Amino acid sequence: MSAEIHIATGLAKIGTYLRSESWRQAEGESLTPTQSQILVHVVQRGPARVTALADVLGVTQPTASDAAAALIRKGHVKRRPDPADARASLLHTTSSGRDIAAKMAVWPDALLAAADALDPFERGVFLKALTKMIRSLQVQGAVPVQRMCATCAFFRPNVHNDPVAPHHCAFVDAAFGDAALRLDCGDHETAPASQAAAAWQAFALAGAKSMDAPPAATGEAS
Amino acid sequence: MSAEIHIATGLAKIGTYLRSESWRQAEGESLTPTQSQILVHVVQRGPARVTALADVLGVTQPTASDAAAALIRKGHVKRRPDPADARASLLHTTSSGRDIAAKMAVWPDALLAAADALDPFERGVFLKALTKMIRSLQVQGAVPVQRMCATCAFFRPNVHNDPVAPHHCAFVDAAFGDAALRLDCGDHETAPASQAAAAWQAFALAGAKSMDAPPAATGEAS
DNA sequence: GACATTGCATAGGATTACTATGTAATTATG
DNA sequence: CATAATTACATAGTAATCCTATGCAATGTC
Repeated sequence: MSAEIHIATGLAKIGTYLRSESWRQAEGESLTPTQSQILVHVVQRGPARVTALADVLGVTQPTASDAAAALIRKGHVKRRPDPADARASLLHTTSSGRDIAAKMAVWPDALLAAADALDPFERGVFLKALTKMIRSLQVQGAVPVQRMCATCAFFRPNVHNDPVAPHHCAFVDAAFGDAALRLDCGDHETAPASQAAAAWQAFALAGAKSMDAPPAATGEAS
Repeated sequence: MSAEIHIATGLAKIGTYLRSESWRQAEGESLTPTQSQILVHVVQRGPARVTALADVLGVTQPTASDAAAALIRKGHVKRRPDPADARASLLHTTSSGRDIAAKMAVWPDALLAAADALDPFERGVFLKALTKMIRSLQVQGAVPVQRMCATCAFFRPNVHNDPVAPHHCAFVDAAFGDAALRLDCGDHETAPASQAAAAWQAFALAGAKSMDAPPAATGEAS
């Protein structure tokens, strides 16, 4: 079936848009996309190693090293030795870095407006589908571990009977639904493999059934 | 509500993956991502102008010009004058270009596998949601016109009672469902603005209702 | 203690990407 | 119809991206 190909096409188009938009946005601060991504990551998540940043950005270590050097030169981050390992260093924010990151750490309005064009039901399904796809990429080793519900020790999928909020987060101790699934949660704690696998079963396989959805609409035109 | 932000986060993560993957794939043919995108476009859609390619790729015209020059140097495309405009030139494929493009024009297996991890119902909703989002980006002027059902003169949304295949394509004269929506169709013909607007109403607003879907699941954890 | 591994920087090279500008051809305007 | 504005494209110049390859120092392993 060709739906997978069209999904890939659509995701690539949005990816193209995000990349070109990141150049436009970064230029205002005389940063580049890679630099601004590193800066925002360090500001939002605290001191980080160069190699860890390279993994997150999906670039090689020398590329991240270059970008980090540029940020240091511009005074937006500082390098300090890592007390846990004398070979490593940690990138820390500076005040100017925090100022700039506050302006960069937002998504383009056009993309948020596009997501807002979905109705609430679609948003929930879309977010759940994104979760499944990213989890799949992660299992395949194509992307690094993500701080998402699917791998979180606090995630309790499908434990409530309420179809609007079937899941539970043991960290904030609250029920929530698909539309509130996190793909990058600050409180994430990686679950042991066995727990993650069990949670994934409960989450993914319940899928359409728990939502009382109609049979699949897979009619093909050609 | 924060679902839009999480959707943007997830799309950006997949975009990051696609970009890093495009570097890995292109290196085998000693091409770069921009070059391979241009090559594939020219092979799949015929001779093209540099400026048109720049629009599609979301880069500036000089960037596309550089990449085109590299492809010409490598012998994968040829430049010929455009008979319709003596200022312009068209990039044409060569035999070596077609050989290489055949290998490049596929999506990474990991991404197709990720899309395959969705159940058929989710795929349909996901593809429809992608269509809505890309259409929204297009209306906002953030991306160029896409060869998608939403803007096609042959698209007849929601004209059949069959919930599996409610839409109709007047080009192939066949019914189809959300899972077969095109985001980059070779037979696309841009509809007049008024027709496109009417079709869009029929397509987007029918949404969840026509699918007999449950009320929105928007429970929030925080 | 020898050896492999890890974290990171640097070197070297091709490409990407930008802005700014120039040239030539087309289109618009008076 | 001649002048002006626009369009298509290339080039120059600069900075960053991104790669592989390599070197160095610290860490872990046996």
